[in-house]
Amino acid sequence: MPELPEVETVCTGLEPVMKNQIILKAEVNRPNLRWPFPPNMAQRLTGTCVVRLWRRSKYILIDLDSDETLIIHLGMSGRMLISDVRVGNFQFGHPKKEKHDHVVFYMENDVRITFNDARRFGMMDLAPTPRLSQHKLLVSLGPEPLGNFFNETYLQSALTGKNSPIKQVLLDQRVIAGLGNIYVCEVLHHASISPKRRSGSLSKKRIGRIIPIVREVLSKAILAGGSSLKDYRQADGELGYFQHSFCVYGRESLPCLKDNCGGTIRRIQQSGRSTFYCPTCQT
DNA sequence: ATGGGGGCCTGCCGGC
DNA sequence: TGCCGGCAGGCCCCCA
Repeated sequence: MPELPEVETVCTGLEPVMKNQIILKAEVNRPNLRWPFPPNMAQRLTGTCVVRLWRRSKYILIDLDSDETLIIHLGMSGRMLISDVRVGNFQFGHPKKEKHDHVVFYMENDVRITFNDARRFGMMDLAPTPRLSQHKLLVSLGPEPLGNFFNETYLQSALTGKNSPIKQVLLDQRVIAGLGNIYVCEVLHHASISPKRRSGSLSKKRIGRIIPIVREVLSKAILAGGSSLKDYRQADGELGYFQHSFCVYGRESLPCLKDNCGGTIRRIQQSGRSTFYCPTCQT
């Protein structure tokens, strides 16, 4: 499910209930997700205090006062569910143990955070905070699309000489960290660039146009997530997914929404994944 | 070095 | 109603 905006929304939702709180207990209900959990994960988490909660690419990062950072990836189906004993709102959030509740954090403030992941493509690991950027999963990540290193100069050099379709390059986490299948489709549609277009064949001008579009598409999605979040007690306690409307993604055979285009959205396969685009206005 | 394809899992949906 | 194939928002790994 989650791409960068969803992960950002999850972090925003978790921060007020986890930050500066001690993890009284970590319940680990199975030995692994996609990979084995780190050795003694439950013990290493228990009794630590959450110092900072942040995001890099699609990874949720939870810095602990033990100088370790808990790295969480939601994979395709991972969700964070919040329930609050103080309000007795187990009727919201996560009333009782459900299928695929793999890890549960019992916080000092009586809030309970449950990591639920049906497909188990998610992952969790612990790494020493000072060496976090050297972690295997983080070390090769490209720049954050909302950060300053993602600029025209950078993208031009990243695309130059590449023969692969632009869709694949934008999905490559070493080039940009955090874009997934949905938002790449959306970005290319806004930029009127065909997903099949060879990266190296794009003009400087068109490459330059991609930068603000990436920022805009992601920021808008984050805003939508943030506003759907509000107070977790009002919501259903579920973090990691929110309803969002898309211009091309999932709109096969429907009319293109661009003014005066009149085209029809098509679905094709690229490297085994669905691409949605408008053959009329994306060239 | 790079690109393509397989694989990891479960759930859901549409068609028969 | 029930079964089956196809599909899913990610990412690593192996192979050519």
